[in-house]
Amino acid sequence: MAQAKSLKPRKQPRQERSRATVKAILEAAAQVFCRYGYAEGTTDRVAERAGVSVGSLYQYFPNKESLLLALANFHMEEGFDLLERLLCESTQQKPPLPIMLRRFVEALMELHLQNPDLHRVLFNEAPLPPSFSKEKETREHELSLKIVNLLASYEEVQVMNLPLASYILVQSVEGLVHSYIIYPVAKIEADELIGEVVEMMHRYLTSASSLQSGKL
Amino acid sequence: MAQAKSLKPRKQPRQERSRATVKAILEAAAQVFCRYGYAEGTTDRVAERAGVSVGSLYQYFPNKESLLLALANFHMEEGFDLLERLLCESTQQKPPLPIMLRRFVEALMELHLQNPDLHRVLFNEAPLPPSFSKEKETREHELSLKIVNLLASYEEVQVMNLPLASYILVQSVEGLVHSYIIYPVAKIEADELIGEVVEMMHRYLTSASSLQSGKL
DNA sequence: TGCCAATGTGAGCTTTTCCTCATATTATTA
DNA sequence: TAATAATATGAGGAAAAGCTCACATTGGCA
Repeated sequence: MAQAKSLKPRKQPRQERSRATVKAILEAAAQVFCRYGYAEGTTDRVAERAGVSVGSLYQYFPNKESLLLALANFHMEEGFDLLERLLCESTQQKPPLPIMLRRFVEALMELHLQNPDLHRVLFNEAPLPPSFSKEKETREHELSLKIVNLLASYEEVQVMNLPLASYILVQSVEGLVHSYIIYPVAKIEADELIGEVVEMMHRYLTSASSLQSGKL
Repeated sequence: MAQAKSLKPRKQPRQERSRATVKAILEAAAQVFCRYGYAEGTTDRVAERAGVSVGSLYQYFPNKESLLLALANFHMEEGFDLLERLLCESTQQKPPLPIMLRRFVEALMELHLQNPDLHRVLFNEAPLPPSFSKEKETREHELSLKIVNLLASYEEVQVMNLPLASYILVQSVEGLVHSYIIYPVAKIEADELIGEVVEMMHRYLTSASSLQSGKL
């Protein structure tokens, strides 16, 4: 059974030179993992691509897994930051609901589109450690609270259980975009998809209950 | 760069004995991949768990990847079969739309629930070859056609672009269920989630357009 | 300038994994 | 029952990947 080896960066770069090294290593790792996949993306290759020696790599990352984790964390942060920023803007500006929804869906789409291969490798192929999931979970929870507040500020939003609605919104759009990017469907245009997803979200949020309430 | 090695089963088992061996190997592989992950799930361990020698394993699977592919194909088929069956039933019985939707969501949930770890390993961690994606794509396309027909038979369904709606339905429910199973959210009950997803689908399908048509 | 800490190097050790093959056992057929 | 095909075995070869460490270089500072 794999025992828990340290995943934290081994030492912090203190000089400018080493900060550049770390940056180069992370960028190289992204490229190498994309090109070869995680398993075949060897640390030797990463070091070579970064133009440094393997030894340097292991000065800052105690093992290959920690390199993966650093990359995954970085890209997760990027995603959450984007959403938080949009959320902030929307809370202040209060654009009409459909506009607001569209912005979120578009943002998520662009996020995935800017490096589909990397997203696939990181989140669909590489074995991320549990610590990553924990972190993701808490970040998602924070985000959810803010989304609930935002939704609550729209009078036309009719759904009862806002936390649940927020979860469904985020996860279904995320899942949809994710699979669309990974396995693009020739017959469906991105714009077309975005428009329709926004429709769905809007109808869901604003319709009066179309079934016999919640029960059965 | 990894060159394309054969992924097809090496030879077909002809006697009862060898059919049992192959079955044992596949079952063992599922267990071992679950417990250790794909990378650490070595072929030696699979053979040991199956109670056969590595040599026997390599009689039927030319390499580790082909074992993964066989497993993934098996479980993909299982999923598609379930949906096709449901689709067939629904086409004949024509249950009310909400009932029909609920059955699908529940079925998908149960499917993921019956072995969450294996699903995660196969579809979120292991590096599946392109041939798998191709197969999945065509199966999904076939399924989509049937869903379109089924949806078209409900008068209350208002959406214009049925193929698009069918894609959105399948992918968003799949994504939602998938992430719910992999990272369960303590505060959300499965039943609660199912009910709400059905709501969303139903509202999406039956509402008149709530935005300014499709444009912008 | 000289000293020490920070940083960088890369040959090669260690470990592991996939997979083969010569051999043995079991089933089938004549 | 003898002969042949199918199946099973598992020690060990080959290849590769992760990672170390003794040594070299660079930068900051007294």
